[in-house]
Amino acid sequence: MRSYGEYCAVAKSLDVVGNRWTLLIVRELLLRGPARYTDLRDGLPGIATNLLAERLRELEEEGLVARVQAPPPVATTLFRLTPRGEELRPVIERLVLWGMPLMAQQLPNDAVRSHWIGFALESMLSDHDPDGPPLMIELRTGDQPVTLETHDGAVRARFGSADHPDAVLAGPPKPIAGFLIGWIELADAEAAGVRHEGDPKAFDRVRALPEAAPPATA
Amino acid sequence: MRSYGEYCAVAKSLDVVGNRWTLLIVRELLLRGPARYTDLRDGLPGIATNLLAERLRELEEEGLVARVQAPPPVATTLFRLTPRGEELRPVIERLVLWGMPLMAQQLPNDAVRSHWIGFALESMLSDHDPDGPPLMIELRTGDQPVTLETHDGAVRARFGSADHPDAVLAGPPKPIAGFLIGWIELADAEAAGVRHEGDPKAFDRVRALPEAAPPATA
DNA sequence: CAGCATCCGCTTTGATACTG
DNA sequence: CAGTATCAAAGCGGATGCTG
Repeated sequence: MRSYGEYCAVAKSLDVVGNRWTLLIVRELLLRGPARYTDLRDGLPGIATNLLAERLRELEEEGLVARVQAPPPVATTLFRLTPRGEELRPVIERLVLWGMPLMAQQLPNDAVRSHWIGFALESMLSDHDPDGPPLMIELRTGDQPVTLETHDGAVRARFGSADHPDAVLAGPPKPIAGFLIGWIELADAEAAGVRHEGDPKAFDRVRALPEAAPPATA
Repeated sequence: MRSYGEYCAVAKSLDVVGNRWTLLIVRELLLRGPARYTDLRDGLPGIATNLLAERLRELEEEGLVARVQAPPPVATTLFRLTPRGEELRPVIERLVLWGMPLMAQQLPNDAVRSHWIGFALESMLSDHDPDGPPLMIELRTGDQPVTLETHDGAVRARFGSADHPDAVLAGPPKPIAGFLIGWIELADAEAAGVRHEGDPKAFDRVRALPEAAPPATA
């Protein structure tokens, strides 16, 4: 991309990460940790494969991404964020907070990946009982299960299901997210096709307090 | 811009503000408050005028910017951020923090505007003596003077000079910013062409503590 | 199969000129 | 002052082909 040519911290940031797809690649690497090219492509539906390669090369030149060789059993190349790349996490978190109201409209062609939802919930939720026992909530939506876990008062998401989850939510992504964010109640989520298992009180421990819901669009 | 088509808060944010120039327009409106088309163009050197018009239209449609008629004496149209647009401030602040190390390299063709520097310093500095008397530091660099003022423990920047500033820094932008950020000492800044007036202790009240400086490039 | 590179048509951008 | 109009150049999306 062309430089903005401004002696300004915002402009210089965007010179590096303002390219199309670039911040979404960083998002994937923040979520997944070191990842293979193919996994990145799966997490970025719609990207042209040559663009992904080009962006990764740019990010490597800028010192945000490093290429590492995975140990023998797999023996493939992995892409991972450098510390400088990791420092973009607060930027992306703020973008998540700002963009959350936009999740009220799920367009017909929107791709769904469960780890995107889990990641957004990390930024939105917190553990109201930080000293309580560990809590695990499994979400089943999109492509594969994702599990929310409490950790030091915060909520972390990880790929995969839980062995003995305290509770499970399964169904379409919008009402699942909407319920945990506090836009709608459990009964509304059920009416929208969400099923749940386990103790509903588990949800209250991490759930955001119900507040002004964004317009119930689409 | 074409939508990413992902049901993800980051992607949906970027669908709205990920366009080229869009976040820089928001930056200008955050800095200036309600602004005229011409002032925006001056704060965005290099933007094509048709693009500025198009972006403003898009931002208006998205509900981030509103067009208002200025009162009779001037009677021109002003562009201002809506509350939803204002909510992008934390995003931009994080981008400032992340991008600040990049200010170590000032490219030969980089345009300079003093309010960009003032804005960046807002995010970087704080008042170490919040209960002390109001403090004003005038910066003379780039196109026009900008004044830093303490306010509730924070540092605010505003256009224009101060009537009776506690101190003044004049000269090239990089050493001025570098000194206040704590990358270099006052003596180094002077060696780089910075002149100062008033009590140097005024700087210590807001100056960031010297720490690891980024590579002294360009 | 993972990790690209090449080609091509379409869209977006940049630069400049012009207008109410 | 506040834009619109025009057009060349750059960037992107989609398809396909190549290589270890």
